Amino acid sequence: MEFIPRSEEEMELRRGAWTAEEDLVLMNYIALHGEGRWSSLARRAGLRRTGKSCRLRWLNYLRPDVRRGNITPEEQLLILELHSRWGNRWSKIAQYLPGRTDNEIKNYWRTRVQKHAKHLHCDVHSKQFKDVLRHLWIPRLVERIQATSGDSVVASAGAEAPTTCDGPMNAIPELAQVKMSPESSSTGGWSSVDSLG
DNA sequence: AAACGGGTCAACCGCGAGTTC
DNA sequence: AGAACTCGCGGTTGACCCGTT
Repeated sequence: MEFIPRSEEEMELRRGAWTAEEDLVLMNYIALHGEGRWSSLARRAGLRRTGKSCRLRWLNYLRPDVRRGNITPEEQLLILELHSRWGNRWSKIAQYLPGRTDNEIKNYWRTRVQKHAKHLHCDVHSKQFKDVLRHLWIPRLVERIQATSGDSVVASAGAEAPTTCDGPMNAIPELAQVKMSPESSSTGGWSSVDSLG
């Protein structure tokens, strides 16, 4: 079932929010032909969208394994740790959070983390803010994780490859050091940290 | 009930890297 | 070799939602 655009109108590209019908067309096409080669996929599927738009819609929304909303404390901890290591390498960070997209992680960082940096009147890249993360935010997250799952988190400090689905904390062996460092006991004083979840 | 403001998130844009011809 | 095309990434925007006044 191939769609060859004939008129100017048919070739005009759509933009903005995707409709349920468009989603269905894209999902059906990918189910039959697989993903990739997005520009020709868009044409052949009969979608008046750019290949870019189709790729984004599939990766961030329609993919069967995509998870949205409710970023867990474990995932937050992992994001903070990985971001401190790699900076704004969202797609790389996303590789360690199965089902999460780079877009969602980026949004989380901008709406939650940057917001708190702003409230503290410092830059997210400043030493001051990094200290706050290490000494306040991360210990709070660790406490929350331990409170909800006993000590299993700390005990899980084994090495696992990225994309493991047993929980994101398994992905980075060194994370155990962050979680278990003596200095990580809470010093309190930054009450807004509690609202980050 | 309406207006307003802030937060969230889906989607677009620009650019650089990689690939194909 | 290099032009044209495609893909993927990170930054940004804008629409929508929800709480507050």
